Amino acid sequence: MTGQTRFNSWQAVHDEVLRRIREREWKPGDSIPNEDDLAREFGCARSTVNRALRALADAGLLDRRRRAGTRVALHPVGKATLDIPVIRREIEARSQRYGYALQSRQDAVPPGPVRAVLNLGPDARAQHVLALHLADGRPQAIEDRWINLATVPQAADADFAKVSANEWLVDNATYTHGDITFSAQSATAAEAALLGVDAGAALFVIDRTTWHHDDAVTTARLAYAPGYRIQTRI
Amino acid sequence: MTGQTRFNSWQAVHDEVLRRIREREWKPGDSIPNEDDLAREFGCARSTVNRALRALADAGLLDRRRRAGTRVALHPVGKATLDIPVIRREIEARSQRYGYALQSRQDAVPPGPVRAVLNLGPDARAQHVLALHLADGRPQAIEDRWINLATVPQAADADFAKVSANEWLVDNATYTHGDITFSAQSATAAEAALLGVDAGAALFVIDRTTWHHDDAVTTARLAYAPGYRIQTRI
DNA sequence: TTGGCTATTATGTATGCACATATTAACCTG
DNA sequence: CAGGTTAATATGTGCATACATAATAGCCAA
Repeated sequence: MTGQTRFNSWQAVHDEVLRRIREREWKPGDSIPNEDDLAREFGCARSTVNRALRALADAGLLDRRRRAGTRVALHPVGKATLDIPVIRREIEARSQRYGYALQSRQDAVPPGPVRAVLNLGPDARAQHVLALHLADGRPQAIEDRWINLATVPQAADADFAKVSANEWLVDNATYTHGDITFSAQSATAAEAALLGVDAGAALFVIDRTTWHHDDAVTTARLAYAPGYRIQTRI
Repeated sequence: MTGQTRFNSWQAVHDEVLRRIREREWKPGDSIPNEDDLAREFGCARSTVNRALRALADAGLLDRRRRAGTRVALHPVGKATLDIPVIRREIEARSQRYGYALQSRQDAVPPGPVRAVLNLGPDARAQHVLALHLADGRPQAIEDRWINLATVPQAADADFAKVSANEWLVDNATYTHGDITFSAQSATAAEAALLGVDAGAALFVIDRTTWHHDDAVTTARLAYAPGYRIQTRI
């Protein structure tokens, strides 16, 4: 009764294991057979099974531990991977005309929270850029950004009137890791005026900070006009 | 000049390639050496290089095509993977007391948009569940859900007063794929009353729909109380 | 020139083997 | 029986090899 169907690709094994999990043949918390046994059952090499199970573990459906074996995740954590595109490309992808308008740009002492995030001393200055991104001429997002000149000194000479700080940094500053927060916030009066909406409107806000090793590179707040949404499949 | 440092693990290769991308030794758009050459340079097997490059491609840093080779992604699409937890676990993870309050539950004809998403006929009925999730007694999120009884008939008998539809579905209905949207929306009067906030407050909203193959399972709207945010690292 | 065939090339994947490593179970030893 | 040592086990990874597959380049013929 064993060898009718052959699962000789890691995709096939992946799909079959996934099926067994979904059909509750293997229930959450259950230990599943080890790789050797599965390889024998599926008629393939252990490395093939390994790759399939690894993919499922990456997706959060399996918990694997050496010696302890593999078991079906107790709480199938839904993981969604979403793309954080450069705003211009996001707008152009919708076949809209991208526009960019620098509002202000100055060397200044950042407010406390920003100073803390950038790990700056109380009197240290940073480059502040406030700009508007437009889609077909309509305000799409406000970019409120602070750039750490200690980490990216060239930013002092960049021409943020032509290219957005967003894009300039992508091309001119590398980062090793970052941190993104998504939230909903009511538009302040200033933001409402810039975006051309009523004060208090619900804005989708993305806060992002990036570091190069231990040095903070930049921290930015992107406040999107009402109607903006991020979508993904799982 | 070749063999001083050895990169004999896929992690080491991964890190070295990543370094070269970040340090702009290999610039966006550049073609990088093929796997065989890299294997020779790094003093390891091609499969080791393959695994490293595959990981970087998954992360969006490399574009790979058969025969065409591997090149550094032109627009390093930032991909963020974020966890979509079950609300109860999310609250408990913050060491808060989880509470759940069913508001209403009925068999009804869903409104047009929901009907469209669930792919139901004009007179078809579905199970509607409205509930409140509480953290330390304070309203945390409103769950407004429609369940397709054609796909999940057992939902008609479930006791949504005790266990949230959210969790009941995790345990009782499987899905093959889904679709998630994040947005910011102003609280309606009804929502504001339920959450105990001012009408018009900015709410973080997650809309999720899941399917089992071609059959829609459920569609839900989770509106979070102000202050809620989703965070992740990149 | 056009259209299609073919060879080439780089990635994609399967396999069998070996060894590494984390973790647990079993076994001592005092 | 406590506590530590050792063996057993499942996953993790590396390697060499082979073949599969996609995409291109080059060629040839109508």
